[in-house]
Amino acid sequence: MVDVDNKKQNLSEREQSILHHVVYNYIQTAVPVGSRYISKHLEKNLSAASIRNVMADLEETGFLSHPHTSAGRVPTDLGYRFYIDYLMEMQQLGDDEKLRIHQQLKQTNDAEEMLRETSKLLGKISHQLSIVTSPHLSSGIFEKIELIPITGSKLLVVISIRTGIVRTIMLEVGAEVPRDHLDQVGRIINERLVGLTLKEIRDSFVDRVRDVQNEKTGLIRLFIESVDQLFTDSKDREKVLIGGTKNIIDQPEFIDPKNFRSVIELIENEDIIVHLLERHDESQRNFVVTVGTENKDETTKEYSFVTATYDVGGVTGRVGIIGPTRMNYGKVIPLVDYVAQAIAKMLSS
Amino acid sequence: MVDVDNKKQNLSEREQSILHHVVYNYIQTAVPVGSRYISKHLEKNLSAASIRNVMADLEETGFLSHPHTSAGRVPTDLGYRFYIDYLMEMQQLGDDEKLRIHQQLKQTNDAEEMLRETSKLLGKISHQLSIVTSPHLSSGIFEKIELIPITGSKLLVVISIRTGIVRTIMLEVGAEVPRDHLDQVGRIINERLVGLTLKEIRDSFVDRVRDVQNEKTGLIRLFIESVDQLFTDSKDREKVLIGGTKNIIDQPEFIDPKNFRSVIELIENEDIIVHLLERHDESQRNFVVTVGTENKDETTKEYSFVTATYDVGGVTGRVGIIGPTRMNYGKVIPLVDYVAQAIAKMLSS
DNA sequence: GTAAGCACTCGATGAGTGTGAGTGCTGTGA
DNA sequence: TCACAGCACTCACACTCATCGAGTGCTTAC
Repeated sequence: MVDVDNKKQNLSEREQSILHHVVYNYIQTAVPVGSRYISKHLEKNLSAASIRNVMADLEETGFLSHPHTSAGRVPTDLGYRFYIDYLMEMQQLGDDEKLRIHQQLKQTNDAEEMLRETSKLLGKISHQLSIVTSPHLSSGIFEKIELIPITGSKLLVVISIRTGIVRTIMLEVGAEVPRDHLDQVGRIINERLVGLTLKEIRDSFVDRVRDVQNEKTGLIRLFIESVDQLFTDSKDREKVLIGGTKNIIDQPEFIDPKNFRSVIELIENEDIIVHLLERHDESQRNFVVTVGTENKDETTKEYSFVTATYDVGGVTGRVGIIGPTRMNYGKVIPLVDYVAQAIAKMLSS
Repeated sequence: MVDVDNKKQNLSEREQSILHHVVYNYIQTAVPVGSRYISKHLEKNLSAASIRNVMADLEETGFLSHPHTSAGRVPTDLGYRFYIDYLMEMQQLGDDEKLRIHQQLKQTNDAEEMLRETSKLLGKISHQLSIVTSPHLSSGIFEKIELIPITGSKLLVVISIRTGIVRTIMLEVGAEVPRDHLDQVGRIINERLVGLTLKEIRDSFVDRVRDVQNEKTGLIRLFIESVDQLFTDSKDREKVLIGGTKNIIDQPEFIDPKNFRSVIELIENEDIIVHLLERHDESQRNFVVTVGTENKDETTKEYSFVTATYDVGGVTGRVGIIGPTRMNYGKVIPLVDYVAQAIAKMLSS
């Protein structure tokens, strides 16, 4: 990996300008851009030949490449990276788009439904695949547990989190447990855990209830055994909602059916995406852009990710976009950022 | 629509035999089958020319067609229908496949997760798109309601249904409601509704609680207003799980990218499928096969559906398969049927 | 360092052609 | 009346070949 920061000084004004033109034009047209075109339309005081020289330099440094001898130049991942960090201008989000987003958010009051629809809209506006994860509960603050007996030997556990999010889990109890006993255990748990995050609870639950072990029904023991299920974002709870497939297939890269397969792979295999988002989560910044091979995953090496965090009183989730590396970063980044903020505002009200 | 039953007598032995060969071979190979091929390999005592005559007759009656003058014959929807009803032999399900299904079903104990994984497996085995709906609650028998206050003005309503299925809905209450009042209202509702189906409740709730209207907090009024939300399969609850996209795109019909789009359309637009499944639900039979244009929907006119009902103590859902009309019906039908039964058994235990 | 000219490369396009599978039709013989 | 052999005809498909044009790389001149 070349150190991009170092490169900033190494590139002359002219080189930067030409790199800018190549990336910008390629993003717009998906066609490799040639020296003659730049000379004619964008950099009129330079001849095509001079531009070719510059391009050759840029290729040597690793910012550009070309698919075959007589084709125009195409940005490399590194080229995109430089473009994003130093050359690109962020595009203002249109008022109509802001309006559409707010209208969509207001429309439903079920949280998951809202996220799903927002994801669809995000895909539609950006013409890319969109991803939205449901809130990451482990940093949420425990408020209250409620135990409800269901037919036979089932027990419904309701866990409230401070922001108003509620999580329900069904547990299998060995035998029927009397109501007053349930209440008693519930009270104990509530007293001891209130104010902690789910993550803290998960890590210290056993210690905190050690002294109540010798009760009759083994209910506490059941809780200890199920602690992961109760206080972790289980696979089926922390959902990744993927939308906008029909938008992305209009992109010119998908005339080639083999690229098609890779997209299908992506939407069927949520695990890949979950994995990548985890990586993003470790970052400190609010939004993250990953270009092509910057994420090590082989299946996504031709795709870029733009994701942002939404934060609802400490409980966070992610929204983002996946698309070909040739992506309109200047437009997509503000869009994702805006949607993340809008979701946060919506969920916290 | 031609009356197929009538046709059964009208087709000679020879015509039936040749129709059988054409359909069977086309299903296997996806290549239009010609007279010469049949004469050489399948009907050795007939010359190609004679077979052509029979084929011409079958084409006139509407069972076959051919894409262009000098191509082999291809079944029409009507041809498939005749094949399914009279000619086809059901294939026994392999032991290894049965085993895979059971292992998959046992693996998870969360109901939705189980359905989702089963759907994936169904897609993998059949090489088609698979669909599974979550149980249709309106015919489920109400057992118990439970009201749980959440932070601020939210109320979690838990409705238990006799088979052990539980449904939770979050309601927005105007102001905080005291616990004893909640209990009281809960008790009233339980007494009056137990044993009824959700559908009955939805239709008669207002009448059944009319006399309790004059209570303080207006809680009953809230319930009356929310009755649809509470006792109907709301859009976000009755989920259609679609899986197996990456299996179906291996089918030869998807070399053409325009067919590609139609599949994407299908998986993004659950509504289309929900709509079609509703139609299927009205049928009395346990499994239903719809070929191509037999369902009137324009977007699915090149697809067939095979669906079966699973029944868990009166609460039902559907499993099924969607694929090109050229589908191995003899294998798929027993498969879908088997999976439906396996799911029912699993959920009721 | 910049520009101009020229040869070269390579993909895309399109016309032309041959091939093979398959049909439709007709005439003949049982 | 039915079976079938033969022949002409039709397409789709794959292949070749020539052409075109965009674009580069290199060399030379200013």
